Amino acid sequence: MEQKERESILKNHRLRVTNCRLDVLEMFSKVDHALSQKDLEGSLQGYDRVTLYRTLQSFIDKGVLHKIPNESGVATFGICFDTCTSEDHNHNHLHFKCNQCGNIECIENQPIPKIDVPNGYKVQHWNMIVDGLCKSCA
Amino acid sequence: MEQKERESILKNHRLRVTNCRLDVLEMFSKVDHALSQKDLEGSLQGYDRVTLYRTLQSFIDKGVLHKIPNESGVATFGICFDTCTSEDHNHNHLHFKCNQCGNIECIENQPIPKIDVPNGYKVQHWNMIVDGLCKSCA
DNA sequence: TACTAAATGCAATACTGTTGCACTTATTTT
DNA sequence: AAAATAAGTGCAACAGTATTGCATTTAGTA
Repeated sequence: MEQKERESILKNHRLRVTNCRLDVLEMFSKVDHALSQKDLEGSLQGYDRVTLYRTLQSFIDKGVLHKIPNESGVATFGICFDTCTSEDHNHNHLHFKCNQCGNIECIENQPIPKIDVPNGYKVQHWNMIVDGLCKSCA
Repeated sequence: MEQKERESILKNHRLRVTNCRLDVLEMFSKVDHALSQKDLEGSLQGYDRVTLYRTLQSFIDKGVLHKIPNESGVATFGICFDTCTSEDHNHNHLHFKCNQCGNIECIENQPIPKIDVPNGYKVQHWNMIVDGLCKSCA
């Protein structure tokens, strides 16, 4: 991802262009899987952990990143679709966790699974968590 | 759920029958939705929080409860299917979170959704997180 | 009833997440 | 281009949840 592209992502989401935000965005685009704050602290030394924390918050608020539900208790983040804004997140997609390498990927452009819920329930959003072996590990 | 039934659940999962475990089991069977440790601490005064913590751990280990993936960072637990053991958890089911009352329910016996993953990926388990309005709130 | 392994309570610690405030920087306005 | 302003950053401190060690008590068993 080009510097220019990262800058316009920030601008499109009404976020000031700062080094920290650019670097965090770069990390996400480089690795193509979900990251925790700790992951970022490891790769992006030089930023205070509170700064990274608030950077992630602002990305969540403005629809640049989304939190991925998990059982571990530590927050993991993935890049949003282009369609996400602060008003309307569109996170109906599939999260794949590889049991070998541990990476979590957001998989887009798959057919939407049919959701069956009992009578009387109203579905607003859904999120599919799948685990198994990723392409590299299978 | 009868006392006898709770006792046999514990025995079937190779867990000693203790007051704390019986009471925790009772809580889960009464409320029919997911609970956090804090919920239990509120309703079951008299047990140390570490005891409740370890009770939940043992239930996870032996397949009585399962953790429900979420974005909040606090662990929430739901009762497992009868088929779960410490060797083989069978958690392929649907978790429904009501955006009104906040309750999380584990919904069983729904048709299995068709999972589409890109070529080369191997699915082992899946977990569906759906939010919206539950039957009571809709 | 006595024995043994497991469960419990208490104290202490680790870790993740969060807030306040002074200072710096990006953007806007003149 | 400089000044004004609103937002971002770093540091220190705090909050909440998760986790471990150890002495004591209790459940299951011989």
